Amino acid sequence: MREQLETLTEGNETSEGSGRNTLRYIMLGLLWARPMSGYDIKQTFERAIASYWNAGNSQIYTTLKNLHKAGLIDAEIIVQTSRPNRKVYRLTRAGEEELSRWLQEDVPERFTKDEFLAKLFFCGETSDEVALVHLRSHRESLLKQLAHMDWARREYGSRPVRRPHLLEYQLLVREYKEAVLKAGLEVTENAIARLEQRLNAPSS
Amino acid sequence: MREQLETLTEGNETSEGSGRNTLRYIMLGLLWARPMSGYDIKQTFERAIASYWNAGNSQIYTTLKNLHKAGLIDAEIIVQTSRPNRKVYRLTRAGEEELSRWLQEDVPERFTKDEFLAKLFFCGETSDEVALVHLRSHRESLLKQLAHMDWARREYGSRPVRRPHLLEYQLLVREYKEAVLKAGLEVTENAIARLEQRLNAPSS
DNA sequence: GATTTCATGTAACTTGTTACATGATTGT
DNA sequence: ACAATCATGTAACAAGTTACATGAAATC
Repeated sequence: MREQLETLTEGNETSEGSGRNTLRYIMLGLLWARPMSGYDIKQTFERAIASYWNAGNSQIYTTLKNLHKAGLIDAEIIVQTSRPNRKVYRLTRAGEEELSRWLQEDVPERFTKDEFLAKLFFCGETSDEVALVHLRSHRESLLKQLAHMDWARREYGSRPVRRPHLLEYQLLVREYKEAVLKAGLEVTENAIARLEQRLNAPSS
Repeated sequence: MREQLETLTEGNETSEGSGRNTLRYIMLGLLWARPMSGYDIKQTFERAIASYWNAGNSQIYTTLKNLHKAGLIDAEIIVQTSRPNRKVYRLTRAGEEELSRWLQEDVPERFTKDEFLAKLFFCGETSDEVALVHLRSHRESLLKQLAHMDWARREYGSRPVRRPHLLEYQLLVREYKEAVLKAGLEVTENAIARLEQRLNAPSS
């Protein structure tokens, strides 16, 4: 049914096997904007991206090595005296092309995973009290995420930008995420209120 | 604050290493409600859970084997003549206890991953036209998910239920998911409108 | 004196995805 | 004839997580 084209003509330097490699492309996207070290990348994740994608240091550093091996980024060691040396990476021409290809590629419809909803789904199998605990701590989590977005906006959102066109879409993503968090918060708060009323009411 | 009871008396048959094992618990939760085969479980995912958690057949069948080996579920083969035989699993006492433990356990704050937002974030590095394509197909995807929820509600939402208490939380999860999808849809549609206007307008 | 920040990584493991494999029956 | 439904799996690989390791400088 499905022909085996991938084994034929391609020299496959990029080793595009299966898998989506989203992290690789995010990192290429970040390095396109400016050269960075693994440490810088991790920080950018925390500041701006963590709410819809994140990666640990280990993944970041191994991915940087892979990208380098694949010829998509160049490395340069910045010697520092009173700090550990930095390894700063920048996109190569091939890297730019890969990134541009990915940006134009369709996003497949993929499910998101949400452990909170998964657990809530089964809360009928335990008690309302347990459900209430989960809902309350989820509310705290949502509020914390919203506060973090506010903080990031104040701290990093309004300073002069190298590439103003980038900012527009970054703001859109923020707007999206914020709307989604607020919608979730509203449902959560309503559910908490209902449960509290039921648990406090002199039961029938 | 939180005592470390788990390290004391437990002989840890369940081999709780690292990892969250969310899929295992979801499957325990499903089997608590009624005995099911791997096939049934897959269908339940598609119908009711896929929008915030999903798993392929391969993962489902291997997880069933693991749960069985761990003594959390029992297996029974139902011989069928005009169909392949079914292997129906049901929770053991140990399985019920595991599930109950998980339900009471806190949900850690974990990031969600969203490839659409990740790509959108970098759309300033390509053209508005490309971004518009992504936004439009995301809109279609959201509408499809909302339509699927409607379909599931009509098809499976209103028939008599074995355990009515379960339903309440399942409806809450649905309400949550629906609110979140709608909030995303609104932002998406606004962004599409803005972009369309800009691209059609005789530029300044 | 303790903690945080800067800075880079390795090893071991778990989880998730894709592709492949099989095969009868029922509906269009 | 063709596709879909029922039904269960294996193998190979990619991606993600946790734990561990190091070590100087700055801040509290």
